[in-house]
Amino acid sequence: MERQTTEIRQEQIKKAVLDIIFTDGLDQLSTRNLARRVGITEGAIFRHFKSKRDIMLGIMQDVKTGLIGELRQIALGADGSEKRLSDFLCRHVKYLIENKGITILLFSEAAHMNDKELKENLHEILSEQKSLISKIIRDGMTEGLWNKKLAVDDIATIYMGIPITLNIELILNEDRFDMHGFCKRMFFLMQRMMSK
Amino acid sequence: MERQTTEIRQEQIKKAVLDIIFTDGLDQLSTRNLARRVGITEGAIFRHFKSKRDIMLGIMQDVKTGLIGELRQIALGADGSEKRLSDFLCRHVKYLIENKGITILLFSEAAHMNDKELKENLHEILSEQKSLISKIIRDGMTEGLWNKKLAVDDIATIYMGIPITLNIELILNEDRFDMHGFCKRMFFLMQRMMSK
DNA sequence: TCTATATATAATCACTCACTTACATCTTGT
DNA sequence: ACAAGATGTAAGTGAGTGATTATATATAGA
Repeated sequence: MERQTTEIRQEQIKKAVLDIIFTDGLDQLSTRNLARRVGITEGAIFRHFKSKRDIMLGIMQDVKTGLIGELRQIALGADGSEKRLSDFLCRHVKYLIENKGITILLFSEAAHMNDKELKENLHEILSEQKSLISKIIRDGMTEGLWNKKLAVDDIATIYMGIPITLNIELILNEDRFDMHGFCKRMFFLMQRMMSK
Repeated sequence: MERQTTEIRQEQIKKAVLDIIFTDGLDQLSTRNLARRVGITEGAIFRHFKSKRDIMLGIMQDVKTGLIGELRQIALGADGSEKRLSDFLCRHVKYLIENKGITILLFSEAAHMNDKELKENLHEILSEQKSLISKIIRDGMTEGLWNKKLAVDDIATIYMGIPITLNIELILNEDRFDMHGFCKRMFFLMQRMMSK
């Protein structure tokens, strides 16, 4: 195997984690299979990450700087709240489709939940999402777009179900799932829900 | 240990599975821990179930005859669709709170997904839920309660996110989560979403 | 060119897993 | 009372796990 820098290998390994999870399932995610997928041996994995756990933490970090970073930019941006909500949702959906293994990875950690740090990371990711979407909703209410009397937190809760349900549909229905215009359709319903 | 019938042990074992998942996490769900929780030895587990997989199938069967059976009764009942939707949602939420490990168990199987039968069971459970809720929505539209022009499937998708989000909040926020009147509040928003 | 360092390999570690076996003991029907 | 079947235990099995090691080799700087 040709030699690569640690940076490149780390990226390859993290990508392989998501690949394996989505195509073969979570229980195929051993360091052995991971090494085979990347095309190196098992020992080499531990040259680039000090443990399997560290790989997971690295991926979560990517979500924080990648997805959450972009969502934050949208949520805190200068556009009107209607456009921000739409952009937010569509960006969110796009990310999940492009990184199909992510949701499974995150929730499997929640499910196993013996690891404080991993659990906290997940909690941080989700509550950040929820607080960003709450901000957009509140802004929209202030702008007079949406009904001020509604419980922002409840609406945010409903929002949170959308990307999760999308991922479940992706896993279970494979290709049958109609994702064309999915975010627009969901946006439309969210808007009705909040209308005056 | 006092001797018990296979029927009683099977119930104890299935209950212990959900207990362990919710309190200790999925990776503590070994046959060793299962036996310890029930108060018998590991070998005894295999006297009452022929495999660990069979225990999971048994639990899924319970969901089908228990939860799904009740939801079906509500959905196909004689009440108006408004009441049926409310009852459906509240019954759904109540079941998840009383069987906190269920969702994790189901989705962990989806995530591992190497087992055709388990995966199909999950698919059946979820699509049955979705088709029942779709029926209620369609009925409500026919009754003139809700807007006929909306996409029933999209609304059902949003609905499906609610119980899942509830479970995630339960796991991550432990007791902080305000589940008082949760189903009523969600019902209220669903209704707004579908209003004319 | 030579040497120090980074990267890759293969064998192996201690451990846990689901499951099995051999055998003991309780319960029940006659 | 006693045989038969149901339920229990203790001690294993092989396979797979994450992680470590000694060793080999490629690369880059002097």
